[in-house]
Amino acid sequence: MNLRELSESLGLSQTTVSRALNGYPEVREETRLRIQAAAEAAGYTPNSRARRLATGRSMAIGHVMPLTGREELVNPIFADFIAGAGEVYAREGYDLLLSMVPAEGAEAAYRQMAANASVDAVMVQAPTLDDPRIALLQDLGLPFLVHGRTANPSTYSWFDVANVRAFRRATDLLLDLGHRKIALLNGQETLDFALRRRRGFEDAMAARNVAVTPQWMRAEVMTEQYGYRAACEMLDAEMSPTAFVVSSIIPAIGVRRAAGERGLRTGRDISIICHDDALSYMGNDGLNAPEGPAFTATRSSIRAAGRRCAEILLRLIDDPDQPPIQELWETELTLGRSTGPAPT
Amino acid sequence: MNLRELSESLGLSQTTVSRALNGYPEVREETRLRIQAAAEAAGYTPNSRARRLATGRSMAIGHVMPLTGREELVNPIFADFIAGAGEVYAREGYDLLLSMVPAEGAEAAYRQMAANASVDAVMVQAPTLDDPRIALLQDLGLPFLVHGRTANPSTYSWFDVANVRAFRRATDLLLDLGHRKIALLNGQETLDFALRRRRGFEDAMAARNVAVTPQWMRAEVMTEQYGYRAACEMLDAEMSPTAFVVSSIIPAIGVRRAAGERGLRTGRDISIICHDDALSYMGNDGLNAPEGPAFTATRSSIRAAGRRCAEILLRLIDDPDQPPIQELWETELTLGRSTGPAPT
DNA sequence: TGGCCAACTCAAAGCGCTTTGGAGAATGCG
DNA sequence: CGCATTCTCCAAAGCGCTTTGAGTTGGCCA
Repeated sequence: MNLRELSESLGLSQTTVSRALNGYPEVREETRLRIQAAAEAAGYTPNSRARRLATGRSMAIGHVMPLTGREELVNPIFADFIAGAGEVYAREGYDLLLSMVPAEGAEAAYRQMAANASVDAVMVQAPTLDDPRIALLQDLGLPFLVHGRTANPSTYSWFDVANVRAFRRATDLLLDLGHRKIALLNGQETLDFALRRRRGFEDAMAARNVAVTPQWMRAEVMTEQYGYRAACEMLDAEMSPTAFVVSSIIPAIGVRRAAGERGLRTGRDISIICHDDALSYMGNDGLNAPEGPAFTATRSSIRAAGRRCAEILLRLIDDPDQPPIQELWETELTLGRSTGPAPT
Repeated sequence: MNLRELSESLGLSQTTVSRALNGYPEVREETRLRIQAAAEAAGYTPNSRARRLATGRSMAIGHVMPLTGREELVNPIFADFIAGAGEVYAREGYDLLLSMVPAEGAEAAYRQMAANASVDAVMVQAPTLDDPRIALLQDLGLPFLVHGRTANPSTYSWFDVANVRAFRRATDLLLDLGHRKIALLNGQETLDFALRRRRGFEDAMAARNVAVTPQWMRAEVMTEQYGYRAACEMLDAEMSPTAFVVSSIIPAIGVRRAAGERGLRTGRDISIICHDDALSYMGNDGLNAPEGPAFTATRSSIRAAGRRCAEILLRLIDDPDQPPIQELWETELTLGRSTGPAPT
């Protein structure tokens, strides 16, 4: 059943039927109801392909999911982010077009999305300090929202969490607990968020006149193995840290594994504090858990971020020439069982 | 730049230009080269919306990512699966349309995809024993591939891993190590794969005349917290298991956490064997890890599965009336550090 | 020379919808 | 009553591509 057939069956023009179904005011209410009823009865759904061509809108948002590292790892954090965004898209009638490409291929992916106009806007994730994608998208004239920021974030719309403050507070907590030998297991420091987190860490240490120890600072792709290996090396060295600030719950699990193998109790012999994206399957929220969260963490739900980013992006589509929308969320410091006073 | 402009600039008809660019034989090679050069020079890309309307194909595959449980959890396993599938789609020029809906909404999502023809085929994941989506899709005439199987898998195309054998072997390994008090932390047993895994576990136990202990068998959404809580309860009980068979690496991490808190060394005081989907950020593959994988596991890369599923699905699109394609992969049993002889 | 086939190329008809620019009918106003 | 509005509704022109069916060449053979 298409529009022509439906309108013929009603003895009306396609124009009227189309307008009735799309809520335009030029059609009498009574007629509209009759048309809607007929459409429903006939199981009519407008062909989205035809509609897209006619309107020039894709009703789709492009997400380019970066595959990081040489092994092209798939970060589970993006799954939650996308789930959040997807909720909003679904609600607003948008499709989510997902393109997974290694970091080098991202530019080509965006170019193609712009060239064949398969999406109305794109979401940019995990920007580097001076991310070339931003200039590219501005150039292409494709609306976009950056989840995160770059060094110079004034010219475009972005959404971010307060990474510096989050990591400063996390480090402060450890310092308050008496820790002085603190390691930082950061994410890749080509990414802007990692640099901000490092700054938060360093600021906190400097404010207390605690020197940072270079061999206790790492910056790699945030896998479980990375946390494990880094912790193993540090814990096996002559001088070892008593606390770890970790960029994600995943490497934090690796740190706990390393500690456990050495007979060190997390939260007593060793403290771990991590950033927690509130990944749903990790359930570090402490909900339904009388014992509380496993990890003390700076928490910010990546899924909620996805929802918010989607909302902002859709606003950007409606009026692409408005001034940039920029939003910063604070994180929440949640106490879990992975931190305790520095061992004496 | 559109086709009309391009063809006018060349002094050729749209037909010829279109055919030249799409590789039809009716155009002289010399002409084709001239056209291609001009298209490239002009930066011409066919408008995908127009093309989709004209061809009646969407060049897109729908994935409906189920949000499980009351909390609508996002399973990170799907991220890897989708990444694998996405690789293939990108290579073949297909888009990946992702729709995230709670389990109850899946049917509506598929219906809509079929109704407005926004995709050429869909991927069905995590089927239940008698999944209604299959009849629905057959009814709608939308090509689909099931990742997993149902109770009666003869009428449709599917791809699955040998879950029964995997879990039988896993359990056998523990039995060989002398364990008799073995717990099963399964996934939700509404899902077909979980039932198969349970069967594998029970078969192995029965073959050795070891009785299963009902209170050591759980079936829930595979979160870290689930593994933790279940293990806590079992380990704190009067009689406690010495080994755990776990449906995924994520709850296995929870089991390890529970054990660690109790001062039990994983791989010595307690054994854990889990199914490992080779999630990239978990890195349980033991690659680049001289100490080997953390967990002994039945391994099958979910990403490779995604790739294979995509390949099969695309074949199905090309010829929807062919007999069902069905493929079963074996898992690989990898020894890690989480298993050891039963404590005496 | 005429006829036929291959090799090219083209005009035009869709694909199914939205949207512009009216047209006719009903209503309001002086 | 006549004219201007306001409601309703319509015909037709796109959107930019693919594809059908129909030429138009030029070469080759009888």
